[in-house]
Amino acid sequence: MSYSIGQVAEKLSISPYTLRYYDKEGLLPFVDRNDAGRRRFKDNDFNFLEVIVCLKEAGVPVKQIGNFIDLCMTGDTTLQARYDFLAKHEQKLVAKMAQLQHTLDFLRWKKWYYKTALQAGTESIHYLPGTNHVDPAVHAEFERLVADGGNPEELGKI
Amino acid sequence: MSYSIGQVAEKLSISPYTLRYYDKEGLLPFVDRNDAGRRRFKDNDFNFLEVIVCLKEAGVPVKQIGNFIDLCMTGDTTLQARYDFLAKHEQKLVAKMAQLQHTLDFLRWKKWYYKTALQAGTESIHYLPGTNHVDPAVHAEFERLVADGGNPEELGKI
DNA sequence: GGTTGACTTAGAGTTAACTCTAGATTCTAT
DNA sequence: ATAGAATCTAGAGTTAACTCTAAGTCAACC
Repeated sequence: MSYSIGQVAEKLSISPYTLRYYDKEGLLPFVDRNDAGRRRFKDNDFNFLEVIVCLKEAGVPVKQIGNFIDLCMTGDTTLQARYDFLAKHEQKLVAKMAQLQHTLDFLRWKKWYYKTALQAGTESIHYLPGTNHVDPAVHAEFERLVADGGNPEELGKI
Repeated sequence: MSYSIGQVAEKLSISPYTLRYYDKEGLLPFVDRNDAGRRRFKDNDFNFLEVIVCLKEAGVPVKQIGNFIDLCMTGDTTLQARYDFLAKHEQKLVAKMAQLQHTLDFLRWKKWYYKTALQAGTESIHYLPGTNHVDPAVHAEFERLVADGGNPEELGKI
């Protein structure tokens, strides 16, 4: 069974332009061509494509993905290097997810800030008296609610 | 207390160039200037800067962050719009984190794939007999190990 | 046999988000 | 008082990752 570039693009939900660009950048050395020079993807090629898509999602730059594919094409002498590459990007991804969790926590506190302002009809309930500046105690109040078992996601819900 | 662009850049670990670029894009309308035209950041400005950094981390494009700041400068009539904006990006972030968890799961399965190949000294232990194509049963085997209580993170560790 | 649509390449164009340069001004420290 | 560092603006340059165009080839259908 083989697939045209259009069929693969459809399956992966990316454009044929992008697939050709990846090929140009050396990400698809494993793809065969027919007599007319057209790309013919094999079933096994999806194992590579899956990895490429995964690394893209993980935020790995195209050039580095190309390095990994090079290792794959070289054979068993690069097994350790391939393992190390994946382990490195696993760790980067874990760190990124932890960072995003902090970002999410912050978004939820700001949601609560606007929820309470909305309920009061004005943001000024959060200001220090006689100023336009936010009272630091407001954040402390939110933190107290969370510490008392409040769910940050629920606290901000309207 | 007020701060120069260099001091703010230092605190936020971003370059003064980037801060000026954000200003040019309308993200910093709240920043005062001294008589010589130099930016003077106030303590309260860090409340805005925190939000800008947070939205950046969440992957919100600079232009959209500018829209949000515009809402902030307009006053209490935009409280609902600001809440909705944050709620929308909270949901996007939750979706992205779920996606990244799948990406992480995939990376860990591939790590296990290379760990077992390394232990065997060759990737060919994963191939269908007489081919260079990966046996689909290999992934199924990994899934079985996970279903039997294996920790995907541990299974791939060397 | 002719038309339509998918494919090919090389190379140009686009977009976002910086990042830097040049030339002028201003602040800080001796 | 002056040297050196930091700041200002306008605008040019950079980078990554596409995205498209042009001109041509190939395959399928009526």
